[in-house]
Amino acid sequence: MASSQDLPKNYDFAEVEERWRSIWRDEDHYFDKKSKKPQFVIDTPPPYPTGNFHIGNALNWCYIDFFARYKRMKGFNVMFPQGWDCHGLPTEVKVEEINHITKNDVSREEFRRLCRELTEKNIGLMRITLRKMAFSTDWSNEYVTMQPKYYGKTQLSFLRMLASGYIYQSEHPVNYCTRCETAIAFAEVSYEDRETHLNFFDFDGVEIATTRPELLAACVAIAVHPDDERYRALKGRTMKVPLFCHDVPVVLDEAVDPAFGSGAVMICTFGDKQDVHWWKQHNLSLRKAIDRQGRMTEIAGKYKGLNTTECRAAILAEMKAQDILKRQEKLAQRVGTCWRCKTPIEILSERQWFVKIKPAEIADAAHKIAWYPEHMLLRMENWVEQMEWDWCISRQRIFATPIPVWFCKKCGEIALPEDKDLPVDPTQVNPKHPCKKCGSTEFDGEVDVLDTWMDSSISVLNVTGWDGSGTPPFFPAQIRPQGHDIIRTWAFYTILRSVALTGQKPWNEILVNGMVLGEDGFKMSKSRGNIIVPEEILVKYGADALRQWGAMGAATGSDIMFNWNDVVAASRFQTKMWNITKFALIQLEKEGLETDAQITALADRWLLVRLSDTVELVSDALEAYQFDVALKAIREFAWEVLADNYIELVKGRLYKSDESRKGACLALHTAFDALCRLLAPFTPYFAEECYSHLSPGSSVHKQPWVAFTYDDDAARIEGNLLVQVVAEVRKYKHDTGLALNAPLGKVTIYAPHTVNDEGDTGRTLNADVHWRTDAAKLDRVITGIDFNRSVIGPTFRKQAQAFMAAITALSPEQMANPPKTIMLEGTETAVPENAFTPKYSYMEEGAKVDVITVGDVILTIAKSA
RNA sequence: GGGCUUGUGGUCUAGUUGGUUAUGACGUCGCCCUUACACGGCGGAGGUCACCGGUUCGAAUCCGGUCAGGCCCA
Repeated sequence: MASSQDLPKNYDFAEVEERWRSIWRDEDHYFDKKSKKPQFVIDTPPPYPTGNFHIGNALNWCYIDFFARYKRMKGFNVMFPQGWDCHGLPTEVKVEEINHITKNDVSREEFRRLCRELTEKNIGLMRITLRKMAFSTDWSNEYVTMQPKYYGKTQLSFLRMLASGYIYQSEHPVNYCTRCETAIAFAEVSYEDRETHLNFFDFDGVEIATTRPELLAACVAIAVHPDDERYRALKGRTMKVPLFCHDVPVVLDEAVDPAFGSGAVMICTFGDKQDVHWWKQHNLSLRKAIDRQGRMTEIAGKYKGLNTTECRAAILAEMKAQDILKRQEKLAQRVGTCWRCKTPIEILSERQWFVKIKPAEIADAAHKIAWYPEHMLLRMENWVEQMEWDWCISRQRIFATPIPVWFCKKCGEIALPEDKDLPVDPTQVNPKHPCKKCGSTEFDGEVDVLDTWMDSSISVLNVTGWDGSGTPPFFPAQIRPQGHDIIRTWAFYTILRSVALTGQKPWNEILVNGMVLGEDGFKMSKSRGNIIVPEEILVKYGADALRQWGAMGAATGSDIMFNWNDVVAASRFQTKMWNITKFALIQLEKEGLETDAQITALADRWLLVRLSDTVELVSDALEAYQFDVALKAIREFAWEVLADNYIELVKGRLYKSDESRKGACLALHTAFDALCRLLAPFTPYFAEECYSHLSPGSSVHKQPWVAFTYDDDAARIEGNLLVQVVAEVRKYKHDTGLALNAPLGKVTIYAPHTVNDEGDTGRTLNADVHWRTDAAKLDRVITGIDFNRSVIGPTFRKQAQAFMAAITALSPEQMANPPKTIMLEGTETAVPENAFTPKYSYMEEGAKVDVITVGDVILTIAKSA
């Protein structure tokens, strides 16, 4: 044990955290592939390397680290890997911004190099924050999706799913961002309210209302409701499109809302998702009026080359000139936009690669996973149920995993690489064999790349050791921690891919964390100015305080409002605990600890039984991922039980030097040692610092989880009573204007059992305390009744009120000695035991003593003259 | 418009199967610098548990509705 002289007066988190960071070794957190211990593999979310680890990430990682550390102490072989989900548009956009270029200004290779460099730099910055937060990351299992080692696996998974028919290519309408020039999935479309105009114009004699006149060239039909009398005559007709003069059929469809606009709608390829429905259902032709850059095509005639906004204005002007534009109405509209750049999306029909979505298969696997909290499963179910299109996985971008496919220049046949040739960039190298169909050796490499979710949806396969064949050695993982915002993406795609590639669910459990809202209760955003970054908290209060906030902020799974108060409270708890540490060490080093000392004093037994209760509660809470419950119980034990009550009780005994001191020392040591371990998952720096003074040279993080149990019901009951007695006397002193340490005279405690308090009570109260088991010789006067509703309710049901009224009406003598039966609404009814207790006021020989009752314990206080 | 979720003292928050006085933190008021701690201790004030109705002997808790917030989606 270190000398208590070494302990600084104040806990300096900055110094302590930095010191332990330099001492701890990464290897202690490595997953051991040969271990015989039960495995606990975590499918950690790979964050997007923006360079800033935001507070939402911090919360999620706190949760992960709590159970990672807990599981290690419980004897599990834990893998807490760290991945980086590198590919995607944001980095491309950032690179264009920083270098003042567009992706077309440099070669694909050069552009990728710039993206890789920026990403590496950002990863470096984020690693620093992860380390400061003391996350027990397994750096030996770090993965970076942009590195060949990883994206080779992404490509391998592509080939496997292509072979099994999950992946196919097809021309199909897809959501397309014309600014980013790429297809995107539904999961990447966000919606915004905008105001637009509904334009009413004459369409070959019929009034049509449209918000998108620029798509007139892409009109392929007119649709009306089959029951709409106004348009009965149109059935079976062909109509001529104004300005463009091509003929289109009239179709009848129940989905047309007769009340909207004129009740007749033009179907274009494609104005929105509904158009796609109609186009499929009525087998209409395809007219592509908008190209990948968002400009009008050949079929728009003289409008070719205009962007959609210009084209809209031009067509409306032309309509006016021809006098077919009748009127315009304002209309509130929801526009689908690209989630990254907010450009309204177009629906374009393009040759793309798709992954088949089999809802039943995904739902089945989702049901085999334990969801925390449970209701998050519903979100998955809802999303699965309403999937309409397959998942479009091809993107027309650069910084992403290349699609490992070539097309024969001569016959168009597809050529694929062999497993051993992966990873491959088909735009850089040719296939090793000539075309299987025609023997040609000339190929075009696929220029499209994969959706980033194709990378991240195999994170769990990667960490569990997938090599393309069968079930990976450590699959399924034990847990997936993630936010509820990406249930429809990351969780959904991961389940899909795991089922497709292994036939199994990816994890046993999924722990869904809430979002972190700003102090104003709104989602953090730059425009609101309510962003709090982890670094700010780390500098002001340290990692342990931030981690405590993560545990205590809210119940796991619910959204959590950031609150400086909680961080401050966390920091204060550390101060308190630091003082407990100092006190404990000062006491423990005075005389050597006797590990076989007898625990006989009530306070000591009480401390140990309360510790035992706390360990059980904390362990159960951690098993259920209820971090708030767990940490709250630890704090309560340290602060209330140990500091405010136990230490106050035994201080006097500890200052002495006799046999009774030894038991207190042992109890104190046991509790303090356990507290360090209980705190280890939550506040790793702080717990390590405290423990290092108790057991120099050994790390708390290498200790097993507390296994302490102490079975002593009597100690719990009598000890709680003792604490109550002390509290009541303190209150009495307070109420009668005495200082708490003022001498009190003689206090007699009439308790039902003999209590061995080793004089603790007397020293604590500064009074001459006598414990007695005989009955107090007091005159008592009944002043009221306390009813026990949990007895009366079930017994009397509807007569409960009547029963209580009857008891209240009894004479004081009858209340003190209640009759066996009582008349209740004309019926003689038995009086149950424990139905009520009289409230007494005690007198002894006039008014010489004050009397306090605590349960069935009676205290008389005779103040010293 | 739909799904999910929340509404508890000034602020944030706990409350598991309905059961005596509704948890804790911050703030606030009073007393106390007692050899670990004033970043502390002790005590107090402050709540018709959003609103309305129902089930029940009994509802913060269960059911229905209303209002308000949040998240995700159409």
